[in-house]
Amino acid sequence: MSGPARHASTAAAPRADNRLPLILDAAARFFAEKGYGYTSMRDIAGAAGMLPGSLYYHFASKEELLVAVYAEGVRRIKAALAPALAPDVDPWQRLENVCAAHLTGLLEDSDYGQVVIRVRPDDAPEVAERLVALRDDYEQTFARAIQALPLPPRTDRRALRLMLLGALNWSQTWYRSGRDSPAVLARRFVRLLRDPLER
Amino acid sequence: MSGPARHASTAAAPRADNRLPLILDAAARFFAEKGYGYTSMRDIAGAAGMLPGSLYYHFASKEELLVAVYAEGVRRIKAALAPALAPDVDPWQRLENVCAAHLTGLLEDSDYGQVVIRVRPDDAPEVAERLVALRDDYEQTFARAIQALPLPPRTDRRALRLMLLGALNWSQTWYRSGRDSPAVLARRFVRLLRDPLER
DNA sequence: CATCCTACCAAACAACTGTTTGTTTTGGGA
DNA sequence: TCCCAAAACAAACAGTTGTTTGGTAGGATG
Repeated sequence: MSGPARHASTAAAPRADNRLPLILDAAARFFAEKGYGYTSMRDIAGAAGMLPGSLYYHFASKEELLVAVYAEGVRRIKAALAPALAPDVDPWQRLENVCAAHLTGLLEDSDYGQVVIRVRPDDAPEVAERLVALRDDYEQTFARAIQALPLPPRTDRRALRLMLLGALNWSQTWYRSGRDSPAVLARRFVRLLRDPLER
Repeated sequence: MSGPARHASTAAAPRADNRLPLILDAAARFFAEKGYGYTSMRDIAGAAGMLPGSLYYHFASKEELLVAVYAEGVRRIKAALAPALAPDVDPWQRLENVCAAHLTGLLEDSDYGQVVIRVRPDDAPEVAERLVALRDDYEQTFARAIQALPLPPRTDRRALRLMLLGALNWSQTWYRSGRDSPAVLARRFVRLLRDPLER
């Protein structure tokens, strides 16, 4: 899964000057900024300082490269979410932390997280199921975070999750760096849910 | 803006067997289902029963075709929103109506509305500003609908708009026809905002 | 009926796409 | 030092992309 694409059987040691991380970084940057379909293998290869054909030593196809970036993206957002899940003081503070962590990993931390949200699984039909699985994996983490919250008994937690995740993910559309920080936005959104709009 | 691409000066009458609406419908369908970049002019031409080159009699470029679909999409969602803005009984009912209308136009009514939400303006750099303008035009309609709501004095209406629009628009990702209707979803989301999560 | 212009067809263009194939360089273990 | 596999180069492949150009059927109009 993570080693060279073709020499899996011989189990040889990788070299130190391996440029694979460079490839992944470049791919993540382009996928996040231009989208999957609008990024060519030549774009990625050029940014990594190599020829387009050389990418195929590391990945069997463009779609496989996307899977690798996607997986790394999920790994990073999950990692960013972990500390927010620690048994905190206030459950509302915990929800706010979860949202803030999600937003940070989504908007500022790296390109990897943005890829997970921006790129649609259907864009790579051959590996779509794997991408969906990766995304679900993360969303279940998010779901458990909400499940653990002590909310009023009649609360529709599924609707809450969909609403919150939607509002957060859509922020990728209008968010501009330098203005309100992810933490501020998270607090603002949670406040809207917490404080009743009806008196 | 809406007539033939090249013969704008001569101002001639269009013919009855004009297949332009067929083109627009086909383009809207493909743009909504596959996305802008993943749709080829051949796809659209084929679905409209004509050759790819023939599209260029009606539109100067693929991007101009997108603008036309986009504009029609905005027109339709705005039209769907209009009745919901009428001075209704309850302001909360009005907000719910607005959300339901938005969701309906977005998820079920037609492909045109989906294009406005799905296709990113950056995907067509040459006409990106015009697309943004069209989208803003609609979102201001939505904003005014929220502005008119009698809410508690300290309510952050901007955050409310961003949160609600985000949650609604993101539903395009997880919505499956035949399950909960747009109206039900709208009610559920508005309830979450209306009823306090904290007792 | 003759004409004109709308609305299309037919065929090609250059540029770009993901990918393959054969060859070469080069670092690390023996 | 030798040597092999890792990792890259160099160059092409077939297919697709948006678009252009020249020609033409056929409704509408006088």
